[in-house]
Amino acid sequence: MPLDEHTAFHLANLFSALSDPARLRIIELLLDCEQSVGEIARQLGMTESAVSHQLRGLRLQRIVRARKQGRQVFYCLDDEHMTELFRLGLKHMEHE
Amino acid sequence: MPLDEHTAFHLANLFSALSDPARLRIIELLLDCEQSVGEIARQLGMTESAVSHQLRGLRLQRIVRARKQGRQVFYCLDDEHMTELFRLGLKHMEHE
DNA sequence: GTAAAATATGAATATGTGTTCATATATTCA
DNA sequence: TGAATATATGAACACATATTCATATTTTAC
Repeated sequence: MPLDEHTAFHLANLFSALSDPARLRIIELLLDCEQSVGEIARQLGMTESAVSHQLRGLRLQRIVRARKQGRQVFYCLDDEHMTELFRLGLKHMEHE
Repeated sequence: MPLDEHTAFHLANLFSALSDPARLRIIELLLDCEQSVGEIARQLGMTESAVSHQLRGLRLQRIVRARKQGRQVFYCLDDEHMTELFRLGLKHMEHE
């Protein structure tokens, strides 16, 4: 039987989080360790606003988690599913 | 070092293929066996045109393969990466 | 050859998404 | 308090994408 619409919708959302190059690069930076918004922006050559907007989306989907320290906010991954999917996708990408 | 732009772009494309509910349901039908366009449309309650458009995209990304037989066209999955990602995503979805 | 069936395609439309720019909020430091 | 820094947010815009509708193409059956 086909996936019910509810499941298909949520599964699509899961993969959507990984369907943009900028988001993938942000997520990759967070694989190793937590990073501040400014650091992410600097490393990726994005504006801090663009990074912040993307992190907001990821936060709402509970893919990343924020920790505030002084005036900086450090983000880290908060979803092992996403991490696994990312690594699997990357593995496939590297093998060809 | 961050993902280079080329890799990030292609990885994003990989995940984009799985980022739409209709496409996910089509792909799920093709996990088991090949199906004709009409059969897919009937099972999912989509128009044949919508299904055909989606299959075209998946075909161009070499995610599905077409086999013509008479006036029907049967599609099957042609990308084990995609299959693996789909199954992993679905597994995660089922466990919560 | 003509009609019917299965699929494909193009244009149009509606909807979603990512970035930018301006501005707001929060925090530190003088 | 006031200025500077770090991040967040909202609106606007450009761009991508999914569906629908009309039409084209291919194949079978008569």
